[in-house]
Amino acid sequence: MVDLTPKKLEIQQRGDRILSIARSMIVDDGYHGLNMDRIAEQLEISKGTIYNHFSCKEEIIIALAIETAEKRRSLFQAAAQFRGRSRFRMLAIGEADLRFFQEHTSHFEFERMLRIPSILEKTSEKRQSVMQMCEAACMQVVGGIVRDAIANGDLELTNSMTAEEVVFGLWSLHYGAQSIIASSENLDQIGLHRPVETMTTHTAMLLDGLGWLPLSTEFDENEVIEQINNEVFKNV
Amino acid sequence: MVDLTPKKLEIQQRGDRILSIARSMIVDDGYHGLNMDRIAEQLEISKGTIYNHFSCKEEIIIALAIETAEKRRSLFQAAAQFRGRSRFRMLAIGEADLRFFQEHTSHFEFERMLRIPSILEKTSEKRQSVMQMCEAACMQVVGGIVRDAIANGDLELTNSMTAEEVVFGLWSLHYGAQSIIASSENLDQIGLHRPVETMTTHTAMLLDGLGWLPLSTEFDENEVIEQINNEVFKNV
DNA sequence: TTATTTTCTGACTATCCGTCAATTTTATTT
DNA sequence: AAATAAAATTGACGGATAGTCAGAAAATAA
Repeated sequence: MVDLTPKKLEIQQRGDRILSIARSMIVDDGYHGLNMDRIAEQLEISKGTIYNHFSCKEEIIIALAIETAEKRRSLFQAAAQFRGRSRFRMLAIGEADLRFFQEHTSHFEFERMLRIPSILEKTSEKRQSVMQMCEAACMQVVGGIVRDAIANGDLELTNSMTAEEVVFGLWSLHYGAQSIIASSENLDQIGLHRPVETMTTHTAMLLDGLGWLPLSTEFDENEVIEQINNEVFKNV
Repeated sequence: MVDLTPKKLEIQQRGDRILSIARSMIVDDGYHGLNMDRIAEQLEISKGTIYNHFSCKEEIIIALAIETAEKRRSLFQAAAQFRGRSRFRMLAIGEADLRFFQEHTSHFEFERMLRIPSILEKTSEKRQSVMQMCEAACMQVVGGIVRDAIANGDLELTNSMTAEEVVFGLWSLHYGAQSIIASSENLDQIGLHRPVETMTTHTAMLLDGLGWLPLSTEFDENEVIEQINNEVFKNV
C-alpha cells in the first residue's frame, strides 16, 4: 500500500483526524464530551461519514485505547532488550511503564471505560482482539523476564506460584495505582504526596518479598535506572 | 424518627425499591441498562417521582456504591478488632476484603463508573463526601494497624515511607486485582486459574518485602485465618 | 464521454434524560 | 366534618444525541 490514490489517502487521513479530535474531546470533557455531531461540525464533514470510519461511538474509544496500548507494547519490548540481570530488566520495564503513564495518562481513562461491560460490548470483535493482543504481548514480555529469572536462579517461586501469576501481581499493583492516581484529585490531602514514587517503591518491595535477586538493598537503583535510560531510552 | 407517618414510610420504602431495581438493572445490563423510564414502569410510578428521590441517574449510581461501601467499612472495622499481632490483624483485613469482594462483586462496577469524571461530576457533593468518608474510614483502619506495627517494632519503614503510603500500596494491589478480575472473562485462558488466591499471596509477599513481622514463612496462615473467621466473622 | 462504483450528505427516527404546570393526595386548621 | 394549605405525583413535553438511509455528489472505470 505504498501508493494510495489521492482519495484513499484523504480517507485515511480523515480517520486519523477523527481520532485526534475525539481524543481531545475525551481528555477535555470525559466520556460525555465525546459527541458525534460535534466531531462532524469541527471537521466540516457530515455525521454519516464518521460512521463510514467507525461503526459506533465505542469503536472510537477502543481505537484510541489501541493507539496508546501499542505505544506501551513497544516501550515494554524496548525495555526488555536491556542487557543485565533479570531484576534490572524488570526495573527497565518499570521505567517503561512510568514513561508510558506520564506521557499517556489519558490511556487509563480509555481503559477504564472499556472495562465497563456495556461499553466494551458495543465494540467490534476485531478491535477487541487487537487490544487483547497488545495486553498479551506486554504480559509475554514481562513473563519472559520472570521465566529467565527462574531459569538462572535469580528467582525461586514458592507457594506453587507460576510466572503468569507473578506478572498478574505486578500488573495489579501498577494498574491499581495508576488508575487511582489518574482518577483522584485529592491524594495529596490524604497524605500521598508522591504517589508515583510510592508505586515504584512498592514494586521493589513486592519483588523483594518474592525473593527476586538481587534484592533492592543489594544494588543502587538510581545507578541502574540511569544506565537503563542511557541504553534503552536514549532516543526519547 | 421512630413513628413515621404512613406516607413517609411509603416514600422511604419506595426509595429503597428504586435502588433495588436500579441495582439489578446495572448488574444485568451494565451502565446502559439503567433506564429511568423502565424503573418507573416496573415500580408503577411516574418518572417524576423518581426525580423526587434522586436528582439524576448518576445520583442513583453513587447511592448504590455508598450502600456497598458502607458494608465494606463495617467489615474492615470488624476485622481490625481482631486480637493479635499487627500482621495478623492485617490478615483479618485481607479476609474482610475477600469476603466483601465475593459478596459484592458488583461494587467494583459502580466504583469504576464513578471514577469516570463525567459521571462523578453529576453526583451531589453530599454523596461524594459520604463516599469519601467511607473510603477514608477504611484507610484509617488499615493505617491504624500500620502505625501500631511501627510502634511495637513489627514494622520498620525504610525509603522514608509513611504509613499512608503503605496503605496506598495495599490499596493499589487489591483495587487493581479486583478490578481486573471483575472485568475480565478470559483470565483462565492466560494462565490465571486462581486469581483471588494469587492476589492474597501477593499481598503476603508485599508485606514480607516491607519486612512486616512475622514474615509469612514464620507462621501458619491458614491457622490464623481460621482463628479470624471464628472470632471476627463467626456470625456470618 | 458515459457508465458504474464509491463516498458523502443531512434530514429523519429512536431513545432517553430531566422538567414543570396541572392534578391528586395528604396533612392541618377551623 | 368541611375548608384550606401543603406536599407529593403525574405524564406530556423539550432537548440532546446516537445511529440510519435514500438520494446526491464525486471518483473511478469503461
